Amino acid sequence: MASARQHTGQAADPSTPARPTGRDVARHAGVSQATVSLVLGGKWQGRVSSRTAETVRAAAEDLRYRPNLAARHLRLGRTRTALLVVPALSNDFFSRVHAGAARVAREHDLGLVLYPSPEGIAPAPDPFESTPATLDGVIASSMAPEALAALHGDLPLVMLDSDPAGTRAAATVNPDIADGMRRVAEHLLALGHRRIAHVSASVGSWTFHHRARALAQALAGTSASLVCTERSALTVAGGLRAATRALATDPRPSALVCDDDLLAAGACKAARRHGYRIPQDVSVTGFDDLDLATALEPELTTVRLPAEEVGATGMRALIGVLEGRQPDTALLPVALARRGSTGPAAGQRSPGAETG
Amino acid sequence: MASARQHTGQAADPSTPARPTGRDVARHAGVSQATVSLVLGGKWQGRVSSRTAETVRAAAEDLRYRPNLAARHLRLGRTRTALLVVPALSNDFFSRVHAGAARVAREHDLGLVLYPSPEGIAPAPDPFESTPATLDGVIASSMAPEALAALHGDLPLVMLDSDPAGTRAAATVNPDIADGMRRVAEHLLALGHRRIAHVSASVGSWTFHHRARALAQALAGTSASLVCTERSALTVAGGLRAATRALATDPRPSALVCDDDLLAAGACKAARRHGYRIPQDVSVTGFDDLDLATALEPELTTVRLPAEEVGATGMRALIGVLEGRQPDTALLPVALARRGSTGPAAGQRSPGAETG
DNA sequence: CCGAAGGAGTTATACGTAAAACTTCCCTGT
DNA sequence: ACAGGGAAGTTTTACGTATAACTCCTTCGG
Repeated sequence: MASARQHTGQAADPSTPARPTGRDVARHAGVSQATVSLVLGGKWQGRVSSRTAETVRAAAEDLRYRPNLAARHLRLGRTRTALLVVPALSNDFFSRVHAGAARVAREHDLGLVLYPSPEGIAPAPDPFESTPATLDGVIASSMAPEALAALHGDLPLVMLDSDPAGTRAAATVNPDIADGMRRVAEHLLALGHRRIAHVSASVGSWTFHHRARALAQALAGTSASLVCTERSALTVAGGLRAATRALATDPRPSALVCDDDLLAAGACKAARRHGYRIPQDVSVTGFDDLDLATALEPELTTVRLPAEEVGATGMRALIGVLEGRQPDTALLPVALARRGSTGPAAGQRSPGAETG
Repeated sequence: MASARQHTGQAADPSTPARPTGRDVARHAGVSQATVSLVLGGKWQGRVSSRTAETVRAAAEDLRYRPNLAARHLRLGRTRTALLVVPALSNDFFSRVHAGAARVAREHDLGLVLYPSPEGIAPAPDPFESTPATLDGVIASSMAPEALAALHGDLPLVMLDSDPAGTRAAATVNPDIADGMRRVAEHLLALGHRRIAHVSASVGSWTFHHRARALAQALAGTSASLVCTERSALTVAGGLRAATRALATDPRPSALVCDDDLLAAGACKAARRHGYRIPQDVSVTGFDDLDLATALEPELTTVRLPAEEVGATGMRALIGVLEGRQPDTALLPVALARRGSTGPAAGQRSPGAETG
């Protein structure tokens, strides 16, 4: 077929130019590999003359040298890399957590690998199997207890938005969920709401148990009552189903407190399908202040969690652990974003509520 | 302060039990390290007796042995790991792309690291600096040309949702955007819309240029006209601003075609602030079919992109490149999701449109 | 004028793994 | 009886880096 002339790539094969190693740089600069390592590692003060150092840097630049990270990791035994495990990517709470953690990691010249648990909130197969690098530490956010148990290994662990007790975590960083629920309750009480329904998520994550408890506590001893709690999947469709059930209770609640903005979006749809206006007939509150909260109409009254700060604080805590310090649990302040989805309870005049 | 009795951890320090190596397993099983490597690497057929193999596996299990990935990577020169670069995490298009790519990666026993470009759509600092492992390949989604240029290096590259021409990518995988826009245009034409405004994103990503061109082409030669194109940031707030401008044109457009569901959500808010009902007074279409599309009310008519399939196909293409095959460009079919945000044009009876 | 002290490097080594090359033993066919 | 060959291992080596340990040279104090 091919002419005898054409003998395709059997010798001298330069298909991959074999990326340069430190030894290549050394040869090119006329020094030893050790010197290259010293210079490029920045530890050459008093070991190498600045003239030589400059030569080495030029050679490295020239050859486009990139250190082989595998070799470095093997040598050092550490990777300066942490893993951030999140239960879902589509939820922008987690992308904000990641942004915060990534910022701090960059500031400290650490690597950060994001590991989205493939099965939603369910346990990940095994982050340590599927992660390419050996890791120095792990940050896990909003993990269900069973997923947490699967996090074997002896790596330093920082938990975010998780149960501060009963884990092997070196530190825990939480937004002040209880305070958030308290603010929601106070807000609704001030608007005159007395019959409140709770739309919750059926996932096993600790944070939702915590939210439910916090709401019950916030309403305890007030003139308002929790008429029902409906659970469903943590989706808009789930919120729609749960809120439909909640609105069927008689007499119907005047406010739906949702554990998450996704659920709240579903609750809004449910209310409208029942023919109720928001907030005139039914008030709806969310939680987390996702992007979704201000995309809806009316915009959701919700609890803004300091997601970036949670991620950043978690990363700082992990760095502390790695450096041998003994960090402790952090509780970060939250805020109530009052928006259009809540208003005075229908047929009631609340004492201090606006009347216009 | 502390009693003399208490001398905290200074000798015999067993704080880190020094995780076991292959040599430890070998000692424990009474074989050589090479045998351990053969057995655990699965290549012991005809090299090691099955009895010995079982012993080795038991020893590994016993010591909870995990291979040191850094050492393996150094030895093999490959990491069996790819990088997926996405411009934003909060957009669930990308989380779906990732899900698809991750599924295929898992099936092929490859690692996949997700690299969210920190500065939104802007160029990443350098994925290769901040990524812990040396990589075998890169998949990049929806990158702006300038960001693409920054992707130096000679790694095999697969581009998703990007310009098939003028890149050094070994393969490109795109949803059929042009067909999507054509379907949107046909849908609106069938509903009787003749004055159409375009709400576009001001980001440099190729996909938005492509969408704009596709819309213009789809409307060319029809009875409808494109009354204006308004650009803004790729956010709900941006869509609100752009759509507000678009609705101010006189006579006003009866339909707003948005390049993204985020923009469409903003457009819906803009329409309502003008006092227009959706879809009775103004129809709105989105693009991408994000989760947001069905969280809104009315639900958005939008183009559903096969995001998981884009990610999966991209990953398969990369695997093909890594295995030396020569893959080519793929164009994946899209669908129009007809929902509540579009309806017959006001004051017009369209030939085939429903009249109820 | 000699030993000590640095300065400026180099040489050598270890990290843990995969696999090529080697060894040993036993069986088998002629 | 003996070459041949496979089974069942072992020994050895290389991957690229960081750094401890070493060498050689110059300078300087006493």
